[in-house]
Amino acid sequence: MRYLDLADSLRARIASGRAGSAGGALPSESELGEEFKASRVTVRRSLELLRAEGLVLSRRGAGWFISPGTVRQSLAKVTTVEAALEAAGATPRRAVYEFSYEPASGHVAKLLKTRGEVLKVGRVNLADDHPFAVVTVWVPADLGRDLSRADVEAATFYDLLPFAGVRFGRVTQSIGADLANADDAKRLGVSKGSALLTCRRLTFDHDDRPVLFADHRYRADRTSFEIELPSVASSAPTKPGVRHG
Amino acid sequence: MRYLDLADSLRARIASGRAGSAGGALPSESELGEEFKASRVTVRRSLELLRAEGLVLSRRGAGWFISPGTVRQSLAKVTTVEAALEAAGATPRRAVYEFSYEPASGHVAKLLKTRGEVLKVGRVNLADDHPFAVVTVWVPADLGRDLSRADVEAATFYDLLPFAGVRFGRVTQSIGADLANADDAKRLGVSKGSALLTCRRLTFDHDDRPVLFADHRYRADRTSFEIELPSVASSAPTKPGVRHG
DNA sequence: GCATCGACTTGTATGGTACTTGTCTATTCA
DNA sequence: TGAATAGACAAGTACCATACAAGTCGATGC
Repeated sequence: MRYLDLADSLRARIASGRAGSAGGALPSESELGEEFKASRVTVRRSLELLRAEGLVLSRRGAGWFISPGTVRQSLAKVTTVEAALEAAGATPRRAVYEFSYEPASGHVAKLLKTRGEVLKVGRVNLADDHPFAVVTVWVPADLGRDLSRADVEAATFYDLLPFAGVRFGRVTQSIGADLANADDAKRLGVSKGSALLTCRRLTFDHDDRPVLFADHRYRADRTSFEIELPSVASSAPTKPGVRHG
Repeated sequence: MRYLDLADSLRARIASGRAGSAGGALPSESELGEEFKASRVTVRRSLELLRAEGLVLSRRGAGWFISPGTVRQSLAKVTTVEAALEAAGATPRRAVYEFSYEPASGHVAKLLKTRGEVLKVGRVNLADDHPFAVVTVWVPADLGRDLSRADVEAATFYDLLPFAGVRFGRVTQSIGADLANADDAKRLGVSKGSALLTCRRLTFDHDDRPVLFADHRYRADRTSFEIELPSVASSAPTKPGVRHG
């Protein structure tokens, strides 16, 4: 699909700031068409895609402009899997198989920095009734006090916790791979020993206190993480990105 | 049964993310027929099998697409492995086991947008003499013309290609998981069927032309991607969801 | 300052071409 | 008999080329 490729190029160009002239104006549709060797209709189609994403806007007779305020947020935007699913047009569903309060132990206690009780929720995420992830979530008990089993089945913790007064801050994720154990296999409808993509996510609140720890185990045949970088930093000082050993 | 084998091939291809171009589009039935030397009817039969499994869907007149049920979550920045290793203080080494020029085929041809020759390099990446990744890299032949086997063993393509006049632009990555096959196992020193973390990276130059495609397969027990995100986008103000069903 | 003009822009619509899926039928091969 | 092949047609999509209305913006002349 030509217009999708074109939208990618434009998105990258906008994100890296080399969009066009001052004032955030993009080249005209005709100019873009010449440059990318595409017709104006196709250029328009991709621009309208970007407009739907809130990245650009147009003024009739004037031109296209990169949307003010949200300049390069699109790349840094975090989407939950649920959101990604809805954006893709699928119907997400959650099936809770565990809902219990228990004392924090081991690495959960360490990550959430508490020795008190935590609410532990185990559930299977489905897209159009096909299971694609087993998710286990831990939250400090005082934050989960008002949550029912039906609540966590109907909504995500990102939707629920704000009602408990939580304002979300930074997030750290760790992505890895693992093999499906017997439980995973049964819940995901795959055979034991098949490949899983794992994601451990620790979410902090606005005051940088850990409030949510989630362990995701995705079917590798149905899941991938997409990353777009505006440009390669040529041997720039990098944050530690890969654990080794 | 020809169509069952074909379905297997397609399933593997979809799972490993090298399905097709933007938007998750697969090659057309005719193209697949040519590639696998099967008639269109046979190709269709296997595709319909995959559709029954919920893996793909078709739009009449448009083509076949991998189902949105296969989640793709977009993430923010991650760093390259080589850079992260050096930052961690390990001594990186590369052992080249394949170095050949060959005509671009299949998904490589599509991604690099060329039907001409490509330089294909297969190598094992080691940290302190312990193998941790099998990496396969493809570059258009004209860019790799001046590279020797010793070159690619001594340096990364990100260091080498600028000498060929390449200025790097955006990068797209796709992270997934897979099982180690016999070759992987031997090269990484793990047993066949153990978990691998995979990363497929397509690098563009400054003019947004694809110049480098790399396929990384990491030992899952030694590698994970660490990602830090500034903050979570608070739950979107429930847009009117366009549901196409 | 003010109106006007012209070259530009987006918004919208049309016809045409090449390609795709969906669905047939007839045929070959084991 | 069943599975694969070969070919043909309808219906639908993506894209291109073109055209025209409507809006913007700056230069020009008064």
